[in-house]
Amino acid sequence: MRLAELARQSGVPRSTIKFYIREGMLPAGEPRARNQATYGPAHLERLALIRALREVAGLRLEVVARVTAQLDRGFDGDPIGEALLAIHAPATSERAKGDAAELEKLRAEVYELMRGLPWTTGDERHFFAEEIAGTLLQVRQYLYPDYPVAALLPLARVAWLLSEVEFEHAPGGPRVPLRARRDDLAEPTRRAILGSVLFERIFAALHRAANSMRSIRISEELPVPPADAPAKEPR
Amino acid sequence: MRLAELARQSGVPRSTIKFYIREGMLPAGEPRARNQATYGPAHLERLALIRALREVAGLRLEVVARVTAQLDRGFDGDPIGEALLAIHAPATSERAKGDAAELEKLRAEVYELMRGLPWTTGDERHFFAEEIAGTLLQVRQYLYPDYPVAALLPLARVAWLLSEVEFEHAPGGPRVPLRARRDDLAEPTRRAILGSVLFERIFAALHRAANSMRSIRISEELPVPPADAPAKEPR
DNA sequence: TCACCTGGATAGCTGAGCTATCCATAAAAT
DNA sequence: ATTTTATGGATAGCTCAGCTATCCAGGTGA
Repeated sequence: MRLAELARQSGVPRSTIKFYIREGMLPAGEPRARNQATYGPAHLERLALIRALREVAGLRLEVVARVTAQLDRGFDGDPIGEALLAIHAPATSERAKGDAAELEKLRAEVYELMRGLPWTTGDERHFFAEEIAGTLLQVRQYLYPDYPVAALLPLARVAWLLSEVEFEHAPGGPRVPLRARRDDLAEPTRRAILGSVLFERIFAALHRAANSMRSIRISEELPVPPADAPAKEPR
Repeated sequence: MRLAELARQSGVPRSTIKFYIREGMLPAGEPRARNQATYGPAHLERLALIRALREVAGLRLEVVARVTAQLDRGFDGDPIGEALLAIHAPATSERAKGDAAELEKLRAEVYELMRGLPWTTGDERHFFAEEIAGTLLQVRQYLYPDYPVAALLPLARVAWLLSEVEFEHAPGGPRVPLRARRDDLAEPTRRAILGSVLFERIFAALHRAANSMRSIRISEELPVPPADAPAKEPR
C-alpha cells in the first residue's frame, strides 16, 4: 500500500506519518522509484504501537522512539523483556539533579542490592537502577536524609509478588509467549508493553487509594485491617 | 517579607511567583497598600510544595492546583488523605474515550468492588474509581475484551500490602501525623504527598524491572522464583 | 496528455509553563 | 522634598513537545 492508503487505514494523518518517519520511529516505505514507496502491514502495526504508547500509555515520543529502536535492533534474548527495559531508560534531560558522584555511588548500591534479589538476571542494562537511585536521591533530599538503600528490599518483594499476580491472572494465561518467531512478534510485543503500562497505571491508582484510606483511617482512628484480611464479597 | 525577598529566599523568579498567584495556587500577599503586600512563611512553604510537586513529582500544574485548592479549603476529615485523593481526580481533557455510558457502568462496578474491600471508607469522592474504570476500558479495548472487574481484587490486595509496607518501614514511623493542628500541617502534608509520589515512582521502577525479569526468565527458561523466596544478602 | 499522488523540505500551530517588560504608584533613602 | 527603588497588575513573548499544513519538483496511471 502507499502512503495515502496507510494514512487512511491507520487513521493517522499523512503529515504525522511523515513526521514519525523523520523521527526514526517508523521505518520508511520500500522505495519503488525516486518518489514512490510502498508500505506493508508491519507499518500498520508499528503505527498502532506508536499511537497506543502515546495515547493510551501517555509515553513521551522520546521513550516511544527508544522502544521501537529496541524492537528494530537485533536481539539476543527476549525482545519483549528488552522492550520493557527500554521503557525504563531515563529521559536525557533528567540528569544533573544534585551531586553526580553521590548519584553514581547510590546507583552502584542499588544495583548491588538488586543483584542480591532472587529474581534479577545478570543483565548489565539495568536502567531501573539509575532511575531508582535518582528518585532515592530526591527522597533523601526532600524527606529522609538517611533513607537506607536496604529499605528497598520489602518494596522489591512486593514488586515481584505483583508481577506474579499480574502474570498469573492475565486472561488466557501469561501475556508473554515463549520464544515466538521473529515475525510474530509485533502483536505480542504491543500487548505486553501496553499491558505492562496499563496495569501499572491501574495499580498506581489502587496504591494511592490504599495510601489515602490508610491515612484517613489512622487519622480518624478507624480500624486498619492487616494486609491479609479477606475481601468481603462485593454486593 | 515582600515579593523580592520571597523570590530570593525561595529561588523562584518574581515573574513565576506572580504567575502562580494568577493561577490561584499561591495565595496573594497580605495587602498593606494599593501596591504593597507582605508574604509570610506560609508562602515560602507553599512555594516549596509547588516546586517539589512540579520538579520532583512531575505533576502537571493543573493537578498541583487541585492539591493546593484542597489544602486551602476547609477540611472535615484528614487533610493529608484528602490531598492525596485530590492528586487523583482525572485531568479534564481525558474524557470521551469511547462510550460514556459504558464508562459509567464500569465505574459503578469498580466502585462497588472497591466498597467491598476491607479497607475502603465510605468516602464518596472516589476519583480513583473513575481513573481505574477509564484504564480498564482501555484494557478491554486494546488487550482483553472481556477483562473482568473482579480481576482487580488480587491487585487491590497487593496495593494494600504495599501501603502497609511503606507506612511501617518509613524512617521514624508513619509519615502521617495524627490530627496535627491546622497550622502545623503544611510541612507534614508536603512530606506525605511527596513521599507518596516518590515511592510510587520507585515502586513502579521495581515493578517494571520485575516484569522484565519475569518475561526474560520465562522466555529463556530460567527458574522463576516464587514471590515468597528469601532475598539473598547483597554483596 | 494530464489530473493526481509522492517524498522531501520547511514553516506554522497549539498548549503548557514559565519569563520579561511596561507602567502608574507607593515606599525608602537621601 | 526629591530622587531612587520596589510593587502589583497587565500584557506580551519565549521554549519545548508534538504535531499539522503547505509547497514543490518529480513520477504514476487513465
